[in-house]
Amino acid sequence: MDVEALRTFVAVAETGQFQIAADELGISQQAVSKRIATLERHVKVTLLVRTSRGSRLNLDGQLFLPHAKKVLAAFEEAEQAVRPGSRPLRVDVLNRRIAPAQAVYQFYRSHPEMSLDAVTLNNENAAQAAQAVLEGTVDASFRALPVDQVPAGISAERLLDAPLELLVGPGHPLANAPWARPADLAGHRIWIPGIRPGTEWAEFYQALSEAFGLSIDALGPNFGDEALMDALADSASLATLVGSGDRYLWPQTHDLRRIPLREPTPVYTHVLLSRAGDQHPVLSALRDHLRTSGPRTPDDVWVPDWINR
Amino acid sequence: MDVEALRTFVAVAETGQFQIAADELGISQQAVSKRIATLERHVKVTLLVRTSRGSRLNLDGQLFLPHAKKVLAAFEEAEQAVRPGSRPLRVDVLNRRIAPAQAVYQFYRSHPEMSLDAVTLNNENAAQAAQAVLEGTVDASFRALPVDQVPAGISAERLLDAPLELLVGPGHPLANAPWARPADLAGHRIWIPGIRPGTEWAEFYQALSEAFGLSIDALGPNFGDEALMDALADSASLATLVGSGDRYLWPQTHDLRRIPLREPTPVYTHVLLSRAGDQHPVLSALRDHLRTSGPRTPDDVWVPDWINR
DNA sequence: CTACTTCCACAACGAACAGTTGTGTCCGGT
DNA sequence: ACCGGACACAACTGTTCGTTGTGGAAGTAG
Repeated sequence: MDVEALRTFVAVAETGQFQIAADELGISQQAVSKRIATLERHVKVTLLVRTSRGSRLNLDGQLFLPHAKKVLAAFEEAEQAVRPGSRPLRVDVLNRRIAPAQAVYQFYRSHPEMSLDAVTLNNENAAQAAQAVLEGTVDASFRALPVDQVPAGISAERLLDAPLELLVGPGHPLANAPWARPADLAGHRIWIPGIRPGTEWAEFYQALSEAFGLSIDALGPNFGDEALMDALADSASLATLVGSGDRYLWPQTHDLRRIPLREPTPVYTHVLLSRAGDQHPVLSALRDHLRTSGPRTPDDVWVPDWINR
Repeated sequence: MDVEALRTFVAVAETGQFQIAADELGISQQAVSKRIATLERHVKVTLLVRTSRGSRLNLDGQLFLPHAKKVLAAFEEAEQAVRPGSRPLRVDVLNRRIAPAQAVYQFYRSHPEMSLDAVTLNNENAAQAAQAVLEGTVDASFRALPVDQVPAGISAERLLDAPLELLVGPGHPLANAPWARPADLAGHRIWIPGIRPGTEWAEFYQALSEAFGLSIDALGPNFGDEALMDALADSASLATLVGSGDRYLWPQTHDLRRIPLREPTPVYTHVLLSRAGDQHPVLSALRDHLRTSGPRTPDDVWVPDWINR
């Protein structure tokens, strides 16, 4: 039993003629006749009185009409409920402080009519995030992932590059440098707490340290951002790396300095994972936004080789 | 878009597996897969997460499920609304005093669970009544009509024979006769007011008067049953004809007598007209009732030749 | 009264669809 | 590594739904 049959019945009931209903529906008068006949056969009751001047509802047709309309309305609502864009886009931004969250927030500020939810899923790695995307827990997730290693059913695009900056306290030797080379950091202690092994972050810093001979303490307990800031402010040798788009509170609470890195600029690349075929309009708008108004990446960049730049 | 697709989706959502849903619906797993795929293509959104241990709803599926159920419920109600038997059977009994109304009333008393409405449509003739049946104004109508002159789309069955009786006042020559022959009535005045030309009643009395040489005043103004009863009670020559099943109030108000007619017994035959294919269960029950428990008709009867007995 | 128009139904035919069976792929458990 | 379960894909087939062409019934105009 097709809803088209009900739609046809309602059209005939309202127009009083098969031909006019057929024109409205864009089919032939004979097709309308067939549909009505099939519907009547299905409910085992005639619904219309055919005259030579058109058709009108008989008793059963009058009883049936409001129900038919109700079914159509319910059907309409059902379609509406899952129409791409009817619910907010759910984006996994990993962490509300870092570049992806900031980028999404900026997107939202410039497109306030776009409804979206920024969530933090705390997935261990890109594969888990991809799983979450496939399962529909979120519509999209920012991850560092080689675009050629995307699982089936996932579409991915590198949309956000975060150049790294050195974050140091006022007593650090590079505290007043306008910029620094990654190679300048050899010998310095760089502490990045809370990076768990098996994540892309760990792999990224592993590759970075190998590429420039850095000593990165990527592991160790994470006592929170505050503890890190305190340690940086008090130390003349400790430093950490942050994305240029990351947002922390240190300017207000600690006298910390961001030292841009150049020649080359290490860049953490975010790929936006989404379900292939996801039609959510906010998703495409977000992609467009990131593609055009994303932060400009310097020419001379370093990325891990597994990113397949 | 088929409601079967929604039914399939709900089945999968509730069972968690295509195969079990397929068994419930009596189709193959592959057919379920196709239906779901078509549904998802139609709403342009995936609804299920497929795993190797079954399928479960994703976010959109969870949003869609209650709407799908609502559509199915509305659809169910729509079918219910016109299911044969869901509304009372409407029977045109012509006039609440005469035999058809009495027969229907008797049927209703012995089957109180059968819901029916007895209505009086006041159609001029059998053709108009057939029209009303075809248009669904009523489900059935009692009429005197040759069964071979039934319009297309109408099914007809002779289900109620009303033997005629003479109704006279106490001063009438036949007032104390146990019965009378139609031929005995020749010369007597018989008055049947309110019969309009063009009706089957008029044709019937016309044929009756010709067959037995009666003088029937079938025409004339109808001042109501009371006026007729008064006239009969006061007159030694006036008589009228009534069906044996007709119900009047004269026993209480006038001293009138019913004189059965025999050799032969004039019989007014009622054919029950109904729409061919009308599935109303009360209609078939009524037919059965009339076929079996209808009043027994004497052997020696007279009917107009156009009844094609 | 006849001819014409209007409206719906029937018939024949082709395309599309939904079902079937058989097979493949992916994934998790042993 | 293998096996079994669960879903998807492919090929085929019968049904269905649409089309065009035509017919019949009933009203309408000349």
